[in-house]
Amino acid sequence: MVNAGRGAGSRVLEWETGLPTAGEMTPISHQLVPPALAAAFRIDLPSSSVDSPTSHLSFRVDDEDDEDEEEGEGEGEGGRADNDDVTVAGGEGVGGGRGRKKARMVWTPELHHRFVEAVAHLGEKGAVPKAIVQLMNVDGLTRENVASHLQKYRLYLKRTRGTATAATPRSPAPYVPCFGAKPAPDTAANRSGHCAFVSSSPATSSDATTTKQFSS
DNA sequence: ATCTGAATAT
DNA sequence: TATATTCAGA
Repeated sequence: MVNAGRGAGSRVLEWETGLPTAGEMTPISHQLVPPALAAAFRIDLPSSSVDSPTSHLSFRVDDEDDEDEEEGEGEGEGGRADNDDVTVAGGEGVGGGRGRKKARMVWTPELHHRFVEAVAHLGEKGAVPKAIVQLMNVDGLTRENVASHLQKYRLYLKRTRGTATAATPRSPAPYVPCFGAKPAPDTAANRSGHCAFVSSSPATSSDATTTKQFSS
C-alpha cells in the first residue's frame, strides 16, 4: 500500500513539503512489548527499556594497531543520562588529544541519522562538510569523515534518481532523497521539510543493524 | 582554505 | 564487496 498511483508527478512536491517533523515521527523507539506487559509475563527484557534517540550517539572505532583485528562483543551500557552531546570513541575528545592513529570510523545508524538531518536542515546549498560537522556537534568527528560520508550520500541520491526507467527492483533504498528541497534561508525558520526515514526493516527482535548504509 | 572527485586501503 | 581514508584538483 505504498506504491499506489504513479501518474501525477507534481504530487510528490506536496509530499516533500508536507513531510512530518522529526519530533512528529520519531517513535522509532517503539517498544514491541510494553514493560507492564513484560512484567506481567515475567519476560526478561535486555534491560534497556527506554532509550533516548540521541542518547547513545557515539560511534565505535575499530582500533587496529597491529594486524590483529579480533574484537569481542562489548554490550552493556548502564547509566544513561540526558546527554545531548555526542562523543566519539577512540580518542580523548577534547583537550589535547593525543590520540592514536586513525581508526576506521563506524557510522552507526543514529550517527548517520544525525548527519542526514543536518544535511536536510542545511539544504543543498549549505550542505558543506564544515557546516555539517558544526551542526552535528560530534566530538571527534572531523570534516574528512563527514566529507567522505557526504560524498557517498550524494552518490546515493544520484543513483536513486538516475535509475528511474521503469522501476528499481534492485535497490529499495531505505532513505528518502532530501536533496532537491530546502532553499536554505538565512533568517527564515526551517520548519517544513524533513528527511523521511522509511525503514522497511521490522527486524525480528532486537536488531540495531537496521540501517545498512547505502548499499548498491 | 575549503569543497568535490577519484584512488587507495582495509 | 563495501566502506572509510587519503590524495589531488578546482
